[in-house]
Amino acid sequence: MTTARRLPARDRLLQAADRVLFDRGIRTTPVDELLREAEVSAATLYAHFGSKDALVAETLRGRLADWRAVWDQHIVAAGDDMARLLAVFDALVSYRGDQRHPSRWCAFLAAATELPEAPDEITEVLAADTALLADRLLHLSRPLAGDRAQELADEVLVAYSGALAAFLRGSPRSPIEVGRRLARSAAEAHRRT
Amino acid sequence: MTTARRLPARDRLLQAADRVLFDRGIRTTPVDELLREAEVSAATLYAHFGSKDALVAETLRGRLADWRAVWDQHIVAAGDDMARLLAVFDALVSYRGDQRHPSRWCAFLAAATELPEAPDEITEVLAADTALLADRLLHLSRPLAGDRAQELADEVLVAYSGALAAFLRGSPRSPIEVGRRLARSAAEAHRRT
DNA sequence: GTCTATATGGTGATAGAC
DNA sequence: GTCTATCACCATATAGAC
Repeated sequence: MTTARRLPARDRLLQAADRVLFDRGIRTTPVDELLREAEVSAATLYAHFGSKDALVAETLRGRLADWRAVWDQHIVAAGDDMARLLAVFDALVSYRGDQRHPSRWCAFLAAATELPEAPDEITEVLAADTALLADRLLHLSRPLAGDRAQELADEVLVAYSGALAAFLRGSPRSPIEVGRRLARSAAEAHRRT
Repeated sequence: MTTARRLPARDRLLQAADRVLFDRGIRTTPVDELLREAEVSAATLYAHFGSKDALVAETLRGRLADWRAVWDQHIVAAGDDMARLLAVFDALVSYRGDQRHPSRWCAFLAAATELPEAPDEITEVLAADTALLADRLLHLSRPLAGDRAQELADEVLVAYSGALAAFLRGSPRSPIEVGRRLARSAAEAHRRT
């Protein structure tokens, strides 16, 4: 049996932030609560990160890396062009099922809304998430929609973003399935034309 | 020429809140800024509304009423069943074009994200907006999708929410048009089946 | 060198005194 | 309507513990 070793303060802070911030709210979670969760003192947080915003930014960068990896796996596992395009929705199911990254809806969009005047560092992570989505969806749309790949990619991005926003509404009940149906209809409409 | 009459303090506050809160951010806008914009003192705000949250709630109720009215007009003006279903997107274009209600994306969803622990009063306005959307979209889906009206209504709600969330991302460029295309493909897919 | 504890200044929301 | 007080939260500084 492996001895459970206590992580360094920096890692405990990142884990606590990831566990709490996007589930309970970035701004509604006081720094003191993160400190208590991580069992770390205020001085340590500010020594390592410099600000709450910087801790948020670092946590978001970690989430983006994990999200990219999960999506990768689902694209590789998909059997045909349509499945590869729709893999983004299966990846979302997997990602949201991961206990390490709880989230009320979307960490990146939440940061953009809750921290509109935040340092560029934070804006840049949402921009990177959006660029990842836009680039990959365009690439995956090509075999299905040819010249109209950009239109299809835009449609899937909106369906994906809509599924996330629907979690915030609490309606419809299974937003990811609904998003997938929207994306499939859009893809089929392009294929037919 | 009509004499420009100064509105009562309560109305000046509501207008200032509507102009500023959802554009610059609900929490990032300090009460002091609203007071300056409205040319009102703090005591007046707390006498009329009791709290910043209550002012936010009242502003949201006003927005919901206006949104409902705009959507009404676009449904009435539509020529056939498909146009009536898609009227929600034209209404969104109109509503967002109205100078009185500037918004980075969606006032109701923004309130839910920025104020997750807010009094029920605020949660209830988002619930009312969602119920309005769900009920009307279900009704408007019936002639196009029959027994499958619920599925189509869910799809249009996600497409609509996705268009709003896309404003936050800054991508795609014309989210409302993309949302409308998604909704149309979904409706046609149901009609064909 | 990494971390803790404690004291302190700044700002925003709110309430009450004048 | 102004001014002041209170409270919560972000941030920094200092001094000391492992």
